[in-house]
Amino acid sequence: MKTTITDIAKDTGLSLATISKYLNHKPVLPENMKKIEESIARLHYVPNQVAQGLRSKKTKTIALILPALENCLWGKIVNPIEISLKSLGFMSIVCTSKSNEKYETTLLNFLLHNQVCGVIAVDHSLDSETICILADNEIPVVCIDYIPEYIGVDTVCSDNYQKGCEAAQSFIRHKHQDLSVIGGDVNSYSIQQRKKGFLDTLKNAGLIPRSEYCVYNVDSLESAQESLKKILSLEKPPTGIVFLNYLVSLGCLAEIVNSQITVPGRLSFICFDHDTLFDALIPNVTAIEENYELLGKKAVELLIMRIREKDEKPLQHLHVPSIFYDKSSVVDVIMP
Amino acid sequence: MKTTITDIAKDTGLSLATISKYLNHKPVLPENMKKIEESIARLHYVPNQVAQGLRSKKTKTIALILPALENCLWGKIVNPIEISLKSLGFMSIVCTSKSNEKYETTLLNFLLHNQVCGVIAVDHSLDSETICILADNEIPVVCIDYIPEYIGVDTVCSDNYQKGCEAAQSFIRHKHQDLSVIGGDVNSYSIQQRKKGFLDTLKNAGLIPRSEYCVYNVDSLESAQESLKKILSLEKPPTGIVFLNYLVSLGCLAEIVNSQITVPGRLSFICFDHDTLFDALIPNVTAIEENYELLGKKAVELLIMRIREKDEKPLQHLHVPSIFYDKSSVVDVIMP
DNA sequence: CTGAAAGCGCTTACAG
DNA sequence: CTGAAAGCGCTTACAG
Repeated sequence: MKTTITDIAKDTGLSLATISKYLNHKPVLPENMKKIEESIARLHYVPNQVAQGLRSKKTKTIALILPALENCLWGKIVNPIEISLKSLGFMSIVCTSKSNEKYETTLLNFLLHNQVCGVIAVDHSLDSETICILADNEIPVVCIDYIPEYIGVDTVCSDNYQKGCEAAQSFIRHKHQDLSVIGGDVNSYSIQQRKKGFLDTLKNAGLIPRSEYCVYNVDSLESAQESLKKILSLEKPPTGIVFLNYLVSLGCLAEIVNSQITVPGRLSFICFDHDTLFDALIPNVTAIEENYELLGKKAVELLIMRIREKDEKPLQHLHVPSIFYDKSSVVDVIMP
Repeated sequence: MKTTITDIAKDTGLSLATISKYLNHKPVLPENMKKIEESIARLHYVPNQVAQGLRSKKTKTIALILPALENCLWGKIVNPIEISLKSLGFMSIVCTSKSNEKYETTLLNFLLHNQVCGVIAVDHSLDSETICILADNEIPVVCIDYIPEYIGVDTVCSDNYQKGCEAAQSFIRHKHQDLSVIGGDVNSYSIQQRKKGFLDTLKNAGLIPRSEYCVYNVDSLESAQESLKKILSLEKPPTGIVFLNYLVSLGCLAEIVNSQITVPGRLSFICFDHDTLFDALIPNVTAIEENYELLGKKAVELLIMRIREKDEKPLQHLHVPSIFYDKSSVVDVIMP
């Protein structure tokens, strides 16, 4: 049989309440503390989190919700979040919300009912409606890299707008005038921001890209390749391209390698998101990578703060700088 | 306030026990059934799984353990498993075991204490010791694609040995004589089996590969590229290569594209594992892909069977055929 | 088939 | 600081 708090009470001669207090870091006489610790060690007692959860109506596990686990970069954020949570005595579980049809409802039911004391939702993984219901049930939610329509939650986002601007500036600095944009789902907040920063900056420099240079809602490697191929086969192709997200960056890098475009020279480009795979394909790609460690750490801090302090501290909307790897895939344009 | 079983009892005039019976699919008079259903719908009652778990000592959630979520292909198995479980009324959570140092202990404590009624462990995600402890606590475990030293668990594996043989046969059929193997961690059960099948078949054909053609324990894209480069720069390079796992396949494909080796002709190859990315890099790669749908489905069936029937049905060790995409990266060798 | 009562392992006021 | 008692929401024998 598993040892319970009752066993520890009997073993030490103390009451259940005292053991419980010890477990919850409330004041206990030093001598009793010692007794309890010895007993716990001897009997290998581990608190039953289910019972704790039932009674106290809160558990020590938080759910990390990702949209899906295939073809997405978000796996990279799991580890940093787990590490942060662990250091604070919390456990994490990973759930996916968008990989199955209608799964979000099942997920919601699971999240309610005290299975979980907080939620970190990444990149549109939860609808605004779901977040509302969680909030109504006093389960704090922190969103990473998106701002749900229901804005009553803390958020942590990368400085995507800013990095969009920097990408544009980089091209401008290298004298590019004909610039192109390829990106995924424009409903994605991060893609929106990157795009806006890029285009705003170009506009200010009087360099609005032609419409045939801009492709959005690219949702597969294959269509990324197609889009790039099409743009490069225009009569007057652009000299620089920004890829707004992971899947597009990857597909286009593959296309660049395949079509044996010599970089640098014929085409300059900047990738949003990054993976070791990029380096395997093309050395020294200029890329902008989100700071997963910091995103995760900040999200966890916010969440735990909400869980511990129920007081109404004003909502936080943090920005975390991404990392601009200014390598060598952007070079001076060769003037005709 | 959330509605509880007590609310339903009051609302219907029935006892707690009767409601509970209804919820657990035990016989209830049709008229009462109707009353209960109406009441549940009206009051939006959803059973509290924490309380159910505490009392019955079993929950309806199972844990899917992956070694990690970065640089691994196992994200692909999450979705099929979630779908299967959902159809049986179970919920799944994904946990990673190897991404953090010493995380496995924390994970074990979480899995015990009735948070979870069963575990699916993929590809060495749990040590034999951990599996033992779970078994001692009557939490059934099913392993996918590995056989732990503690063999008291059901397993579902791809037919890796068989596919290793088929890969070799494919080269032999195309008259290759100088064959090479590049693979990852040889402690991995699937890599071991693939390797063994491949080498056994070559041996039977009198085609034992030279030792300088065989590289194992390759653990990064970069070292995969290095290994391939080295092998191809030998005085007499092999005419065919098998890549034993995802990371190696990917790294080597990148290297092949980069070094502009013209396929087919100069080099034939077969990849174990597959991803749309492969096609983006090189069209029509001959690849062997595990059947994630079937692996997941079988694992879930076994697990639920163990959860429901406590009787000692003999241990099951199932094999699931992988899919051999016999495309065109293996061609007849050009005789000198 | 139904219901009253006990109990899962823990936490929480409430006295002392 | 400590302890007795009640209770979290549900399930489980046990009578009827």
